Amino acid sequence: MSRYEPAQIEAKWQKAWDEAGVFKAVRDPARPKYYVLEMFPYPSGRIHMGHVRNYTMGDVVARTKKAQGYSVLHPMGWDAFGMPAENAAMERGGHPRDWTYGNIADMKMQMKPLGLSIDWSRELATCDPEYYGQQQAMFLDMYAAGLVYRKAAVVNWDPVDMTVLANEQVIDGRGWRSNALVERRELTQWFFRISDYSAELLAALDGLTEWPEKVRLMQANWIGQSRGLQFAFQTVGAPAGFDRLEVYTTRPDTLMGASFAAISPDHPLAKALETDPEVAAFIALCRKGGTSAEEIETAEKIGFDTGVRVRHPLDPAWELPVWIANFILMDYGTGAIFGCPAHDARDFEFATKYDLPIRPVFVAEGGTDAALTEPFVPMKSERVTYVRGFAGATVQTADEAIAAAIAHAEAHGYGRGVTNYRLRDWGISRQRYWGCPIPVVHCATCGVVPEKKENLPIELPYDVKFDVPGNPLDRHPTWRNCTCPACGAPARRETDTMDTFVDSSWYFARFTNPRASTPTVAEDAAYWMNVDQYIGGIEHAILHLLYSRFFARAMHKTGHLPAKAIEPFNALFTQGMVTHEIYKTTDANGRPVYHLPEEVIRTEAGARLKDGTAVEIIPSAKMSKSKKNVVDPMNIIAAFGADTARWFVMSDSPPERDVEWTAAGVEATFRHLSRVWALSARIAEMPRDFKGQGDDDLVRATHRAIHEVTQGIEGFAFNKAIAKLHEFTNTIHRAAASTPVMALAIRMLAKLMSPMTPHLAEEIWALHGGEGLCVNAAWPKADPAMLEDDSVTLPIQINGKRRGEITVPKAMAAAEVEKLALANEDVIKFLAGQTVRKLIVVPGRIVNVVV
RNA sequence: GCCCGCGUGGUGAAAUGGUAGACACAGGGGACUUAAAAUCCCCAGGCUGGCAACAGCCGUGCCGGUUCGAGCCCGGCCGCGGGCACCA
Repeated sequence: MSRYEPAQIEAKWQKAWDEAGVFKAVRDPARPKYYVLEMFPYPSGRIHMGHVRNYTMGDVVARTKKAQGYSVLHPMGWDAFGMPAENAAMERGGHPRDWTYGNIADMKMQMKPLGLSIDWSRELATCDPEYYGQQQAMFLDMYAAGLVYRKAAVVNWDPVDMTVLANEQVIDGRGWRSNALVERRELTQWFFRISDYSAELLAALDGLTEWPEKVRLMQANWIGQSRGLQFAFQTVGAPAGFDRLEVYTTRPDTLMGASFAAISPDHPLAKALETDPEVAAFIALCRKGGTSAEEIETAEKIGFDTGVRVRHPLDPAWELPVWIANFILMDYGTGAIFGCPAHDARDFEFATKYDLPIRPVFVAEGGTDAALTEPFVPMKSERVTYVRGFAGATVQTADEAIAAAIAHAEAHGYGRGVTNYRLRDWGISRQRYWGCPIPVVHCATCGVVPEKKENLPIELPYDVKFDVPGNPLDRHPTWRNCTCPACGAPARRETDTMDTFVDSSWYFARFTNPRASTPTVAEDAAYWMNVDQYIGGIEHAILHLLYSRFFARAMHKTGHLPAKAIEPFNALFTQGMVTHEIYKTTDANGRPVYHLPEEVIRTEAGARLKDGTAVEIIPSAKMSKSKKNVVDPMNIIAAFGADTARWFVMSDSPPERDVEWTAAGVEATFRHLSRVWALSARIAEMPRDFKGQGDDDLVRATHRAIHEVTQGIEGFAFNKAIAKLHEFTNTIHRAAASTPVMALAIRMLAKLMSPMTPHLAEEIWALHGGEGLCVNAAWPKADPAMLEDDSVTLPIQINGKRRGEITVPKAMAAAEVEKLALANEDVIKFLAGQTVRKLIVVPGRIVNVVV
């Protein structure tokens, strides 16, 4: 008997699939289509176990759907723009384009041996001018449709390198290279009007029934719809033009507990007061640090009393101070609030720090109006007693009180109910080279002018250098020079490039016809859209998936997608991450340095580098390029074959959960596949006319396996499908049935395994006389009659504890079951004569005796 | 700080509110072998008692609740992870 040698059989069958063109996606109106897509990778140059897990999941779905008769689209591409290419150019020299395309070639070479059922003829990279030129065309259409505009927005500014930093490049408030303290600085930037779609993007979440509930919840919270009151304070002592201060509050019921008003450092009133050097100094202090919400919200809360006062809307004699506070965001509401310290943790902290009054508005139902030592913030659905209410009942919930307060304000004309959203417009400007150029020009006479479509693509120049920080497009000697599309005068090209999230917001649509000379082609988009199953990491739950939902709407509005595709992903599955230890040392300046697993030598005493340096181990963290805790699957494929790697990543852990990569178990997978191989060979050698025993049992087991494995795959429970395949393998192994029954069982085992281990499946399929290629064979259907058992074993509980069991015909009436249960020896023993108070019989499930 | 998850044997895990630990890994015992590897067979949550078959009790991060019955539902904690708009 020959050995299981994956290196031979895998290459053989991959060639056979290629020659038969089995994975080519064909628009076939006669068949239902199925579009399965995994989130495309960033071309880092090396695939890791996370990729293998992600693509194998998609491949299992694609191969199963193909066998079930669908016309399948399963493409692959590269999310190829982004910072790492520029960083590589800065660190090692070379060019981002060469680095990126080199990485793509390397990664493709590593992916091919996995035997994925991908239509490689549709491959694309977002850095191909063929791709980003179409993206520029859509930008122009969106500009014409009023979905694009410019405004000032803050960026992280490194004052030493004189460059904009990504949040990732700001470490503890300092630039990662210069170590300079980062500041927030305003620049004019390009934006997409995603906030116009806030209400629609929120409402449409309800229709995404095949998305994980947690993702829908995260998106809903991100969009952040709130109902509140907007009103204006009359100001006292404010500069000219600021006699009113508009504020927005979600808690108008706490108006009588107001003790101050606060404005953002970016508020127009704050800017107007900046003539005062003290105010200017305070605002400068607020601008220190990065732009990330995490940094802003965890920063110490500081404030400055402007001296301006406002009149309380319900009592003009009551004046409140106006403070500038660093935690008020200009982007949300009106950039101004009133603070009610008694019922808000942040306001409480602020009031305590600056000695502002803290007056309760409501107390616990039946409680007393006493001084607070901590903020009182019950659920809004809880009934409380309003001691300083002004609208609605004395005892009511906050929800009721808020509605009453809005009604009161509208009736008395001092404010109005407003629905607000937290979602901000999407800033797409990046002051970087390696991205899609924004196709507009700046003309001295015409201003900002969109490029003409016939001039697209606006290609990135190749002759750039990364020897100094900043955007090479900005200092390129000639690239910026162009003529104004409107007046023909000399003009300047926009040097900002697009956020890479734009690239990934429509690649799924481009895959429906990746070579077209328009962004999409109507017939292809109509046939292939939507993506039936999208698979990717939970880390994309908010930004990528929300931007894509917006972009699909924008594409529909500009005529690039049909109406049915405005929600582009019918079903979403978020796989868990592959985690791994991180290996860290520290450089001479005390900065962390990370090391690849293969650079680290692990012993029982600890971990060291080859030169003996001790390595700190940080357990179980997300695999990331920057932390270098990635595992190279190529070694596993070389040693054990792709089928082993594929089977291993699908077994054991449920696909939605994180899995900690460990080398242990891969060998066990290989041994299991070898056993299947040997079992297949043994059956092939059985005499054709061998009459065995238990034919009927094995046939039934085969049908049960078909049923259970299919359920496992269709329910995204690949680990359970594999457990059932283990059981079925053991059953065949132990069986001594007649040759044709054994051969059928092993052939069905091969077909059921084929989504996970397609090469081994082909080999077994061919050996046992399967017709054609296994990959083209129809998915088997279980005969329901073969799945029925005529008897069932019921556990008997006494007071919820299992005390015995009975086996009864499946259809037995509950009354009969009761009698049998009470006559059971164990039951009689445990009851010991006690009276039965209640008897619960759940047919086919359980009997519970209550005494 | 805010939003969202997750937590079950030595390990990965399974379990429409109904027999907790299927299926595997690591481990132990045995067969085969001069020996080892490979292969095959068997055992296996913890504690207590028993030579044993077995019996009893405990057990799903912690505390409380709902229920005839809770790993699963509800409330409150603890720990770990993801996201927080310029990482992709």
